[in-house]
Amino acid sequence: MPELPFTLDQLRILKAIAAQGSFKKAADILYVTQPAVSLQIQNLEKQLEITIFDRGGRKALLTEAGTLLLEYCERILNQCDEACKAIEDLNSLKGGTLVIGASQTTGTYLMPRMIGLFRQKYPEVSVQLQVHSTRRTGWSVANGQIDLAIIGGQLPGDLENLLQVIPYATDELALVLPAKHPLSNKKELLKEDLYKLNFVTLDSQSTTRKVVDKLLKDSGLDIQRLKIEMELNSLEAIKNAVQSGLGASFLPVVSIERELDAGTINKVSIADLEVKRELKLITNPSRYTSKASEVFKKNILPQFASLESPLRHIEI
Amino acid sequence: MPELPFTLDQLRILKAIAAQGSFKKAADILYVTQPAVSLQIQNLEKQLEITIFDRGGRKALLTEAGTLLLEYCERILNQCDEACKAIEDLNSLKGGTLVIGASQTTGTYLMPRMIGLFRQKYPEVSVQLQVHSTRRTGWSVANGQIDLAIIGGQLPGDLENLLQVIPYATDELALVLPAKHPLSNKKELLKEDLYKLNFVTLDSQSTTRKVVDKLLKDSGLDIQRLKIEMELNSLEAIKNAVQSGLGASFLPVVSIERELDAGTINKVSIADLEVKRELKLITNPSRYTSKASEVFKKNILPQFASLESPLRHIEI
DNA sequence: TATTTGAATAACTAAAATTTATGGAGATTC
DNA sequence: GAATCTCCATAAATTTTAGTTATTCAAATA
Repeated sequence: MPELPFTLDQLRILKAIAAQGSFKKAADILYVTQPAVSLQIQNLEKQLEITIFDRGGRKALLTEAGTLLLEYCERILNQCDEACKAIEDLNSLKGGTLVIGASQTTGTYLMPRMIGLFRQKYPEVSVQLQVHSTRRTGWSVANGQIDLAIIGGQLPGDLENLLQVIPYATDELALVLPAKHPLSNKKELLKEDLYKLNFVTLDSQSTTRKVVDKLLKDSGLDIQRLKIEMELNSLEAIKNAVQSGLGASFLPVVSIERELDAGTINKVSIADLEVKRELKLITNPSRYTSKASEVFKKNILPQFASLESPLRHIEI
Repeated sequence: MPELPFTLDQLRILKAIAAQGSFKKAADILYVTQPAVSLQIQNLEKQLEITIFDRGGRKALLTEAGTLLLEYCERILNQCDEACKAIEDLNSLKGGTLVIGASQTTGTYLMPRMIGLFRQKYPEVSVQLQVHSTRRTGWSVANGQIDLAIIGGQLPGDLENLLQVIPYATDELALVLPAKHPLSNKKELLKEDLYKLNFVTLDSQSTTRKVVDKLLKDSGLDIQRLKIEMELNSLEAIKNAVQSGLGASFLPVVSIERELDAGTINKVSIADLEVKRELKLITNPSRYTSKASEVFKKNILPQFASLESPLRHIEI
């Protein structure tokens, strides 16, 4: 090893002697014996080819070279202390960045609340939320750009194996109708009733739309026969459209809590049909997990998870 | 020992890995084996309770904590390098201060030339010249305020034992007369001729004056009978007085070289009387000797020493 | 002069880093 | 897609380094 001419311990000893004015006192405050101190200083002097202390008199006095070295010594040790503090802060979540990925729905309605809770507990950790498609989010988690993400759609097969996918919550996609719609006060609709409705939907590329289409098809409905009034690319826009009486839609319940409370939208169930999807937590097990990420997973997510979620019971 | 959470070697390894992107390459550069690098990083990670490198992919990538640590790491190592350079400079006489003591005469006529030569060789060492009485110079050497000094007088007894005193050169105190003085073209004066002269002398406290008085008295002269025209406290003033024809004086030859060449002053020898004193080099053997001081003693002083000086022959 | 105090030294012990040798996991090559 | 290559981790043994106890030495104090 192409050696450095000194060690941090030697610098610490140097500093202590300079402060105490004595090898013995320095040894005492460093909790070592006096010879240990003597030897280390001798090594230091040998390696730097200088004399550091004048051991003549009552006190150990710094020579010119010693004074020079002490200046650097103090700077170096201060930097070390700072480094330690910074690392401690990072460990105790007083710093760092947590990057969270989410799809449109969770990113808009779920994440803000979660992140709010997290930031309340750990205000010094900055959190970044990236809302992307399921596919892109998956890739970002895979290559470490995102620490953890919640997705509602299906991952491409290769990613599915690479990443850790944990069922997190069930998101109901409820059929919602304008408050004044003739069918909106019925207790339960029949599947066939859907053909009578005009739909306002997300555009056909969106994950949520795909999920809904698939579920309806799987339940035996002919989705070609469903009348689509218009396709919009924003849940908020759809909500407004529904509230304005333009049509019906399948929307995540998390996105319409306020409207249901206000009664401006009605949610109607359908016989023999549950439009639900699994929200899944994805992480990259082969990558470094930051403390912030761990804490978010362990402490924040479970509070918002549905009862069946493994996160409720399992230590992750 | 209340330990530091890392060593400089660990930081060096961290830096190398970050630069090379690989444990193995870092090991090669540092001339150690790969396991040594791995283990040190593992220790570092354990002690700081962080993960520093992401060993997943092709390259070893820094984690967030690793990036943070690296910043401090570079700063710390830079400071270390600087410290080394500063010490090297000091060792190779590219810095530091040399404090030289001298009495009036040597300080005025000898030292400037010596220091000039020294500064020519080692321009980065700053030199400080302190002109004081022999006694005060002795004390300053004793307590380390002066690295080395040349004195012409006698040290107090206690200091004489404490310090190292090396005969350095012989300083002739020549009798000088105004160029136009009636006796000035005589080859040699008799002691009795001195009673006919008017003297311009240094004040009676000065070392040189004391030395001259003692030597004259020792040679059998009655110094009370010598006529003293005036006492001045500066050799230059005396020289001017002599040149102006105000009287004679005993002056160190080193101080009148130019005037002798110019013929404005005549130097006259006296039968059976040599007014000479030993110039002595004094140092403090129980104190740290700076490189600059060593070099001055070994390389500069001998060039100005008289032939009999031990400095010519003896390794100090 | 005797005593005390602080630092140096020596011999021994404990701890730490380094090496050699080996195993495993992910890329690379044919 | 099996074989190979690279790179990192691990284990055991070795060397190096740091630390301790016991003692000596020198200077300062009383």
